[in-house]
Amino acid sequence: MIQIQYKDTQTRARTGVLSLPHGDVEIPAFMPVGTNGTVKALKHQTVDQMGYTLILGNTYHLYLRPGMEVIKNAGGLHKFTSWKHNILTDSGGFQVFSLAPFRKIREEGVRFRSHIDGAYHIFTPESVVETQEAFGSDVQMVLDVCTPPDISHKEALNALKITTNWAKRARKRWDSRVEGYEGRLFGIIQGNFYEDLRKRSAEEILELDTPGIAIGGLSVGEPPEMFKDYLHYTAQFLPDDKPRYVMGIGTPDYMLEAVEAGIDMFDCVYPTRIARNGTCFTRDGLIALKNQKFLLDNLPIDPECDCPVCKQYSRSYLRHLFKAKEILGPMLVSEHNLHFLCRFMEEIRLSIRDDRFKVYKDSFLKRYNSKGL
RNA sequence: GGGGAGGUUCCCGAGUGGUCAAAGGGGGCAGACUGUAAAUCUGUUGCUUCGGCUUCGAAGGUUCAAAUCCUUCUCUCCCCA
Repeated sequence: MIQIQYKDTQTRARTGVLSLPHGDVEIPAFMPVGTNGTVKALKHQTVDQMGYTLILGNTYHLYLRPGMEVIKNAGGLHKFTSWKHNILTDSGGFQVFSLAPFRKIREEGVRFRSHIDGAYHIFTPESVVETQEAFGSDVQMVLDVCTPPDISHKEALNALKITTNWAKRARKRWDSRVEGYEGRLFGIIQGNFYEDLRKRSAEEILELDTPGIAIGGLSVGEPPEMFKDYLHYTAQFLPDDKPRYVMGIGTPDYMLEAVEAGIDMFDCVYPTRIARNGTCFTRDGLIALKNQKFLLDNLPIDPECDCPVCKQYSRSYLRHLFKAKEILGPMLVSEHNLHFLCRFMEEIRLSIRDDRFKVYKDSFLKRYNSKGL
């Protein structure tokens, strides 16, 4: 399933190919998030042409709307959305966290209220595997309990125990998947911000021998240093022969840190969300197009970017689109941001191939954080 | 020509004697956003040497005190002729 071609000698960084039912994915890879069966503001064709071959979908959202009947009727999520490459579906575990006021976690599963109509629903580890199987997900995630920082050891332990138990049940249910369904199941390590719990969770999840492993519960509001510490601490337990995925990170600095820790995949709403709010990635850090200083700026978003947006449009015009609340603004900046990350990943893979990842990382960050603009 | 309504801070608009530099929108400016309840949310928005100063169409007046009351002027809108 995963082929590691090169390893950096100074760090744990590695590059290679992840083979999935809908094609190969070069790793390390960033995965754009397409919660509702669409990477917001972008045509599938655009995402495809940029070079993305693996995007996310969301069990929670798609289950509630349009609902399973619609997706099954279409012949699965790929056919329904017409996305021809791979789809990784999140389990709804993150919504258990982000929609906390609306849910109740029990041993059996999680009972929650729809954010759409307030109706009650129950997700169990088994039902979530079944749902993702019905989607035809190329990678499916186990239902987990993601927790915020600043909870007690006892609470974190409790969440961890449920997560492990749910992972076991998910694994068991996945083992009895229908013949012909090739989607991979990824376990998720939790343990909050306690080293003993992170270690324990890693051991318990690895024990289940799922085809891939994710680190969850990071980038949930903790300070950057804490993120870094627990990322590296947890990553050390991950085996070489499986794809490693850190959930929910999407800034260049966090991604570089993850690659250094030997992570192969990450996803995040951040690049597309900030794009819709008018903020762009550039070599010199983020720029907020709505700022007055871009009023008369005829440069492209990033003068060094070779994306179609940067070839054609000025900051001044893009600023105007955002000020006028024109839909084209979010569309163009979303395209740029994802293009930027795609090239960024290519450079990272190349640097690992050439065994100069550390140098690449340092020079990228030096400039990115320099506030050169 | 007759009758009526009204002119409020960048805009719309609340406010009918003190608690009003003046609600609420919009716009402007800035910030946030990390497994998407997010094309969203938050802050700020007269000047200031922080003591105050200048604002509510204009000018005058009443009052301890006026965006609010009175007089005149001016402008806008509506109805009738």
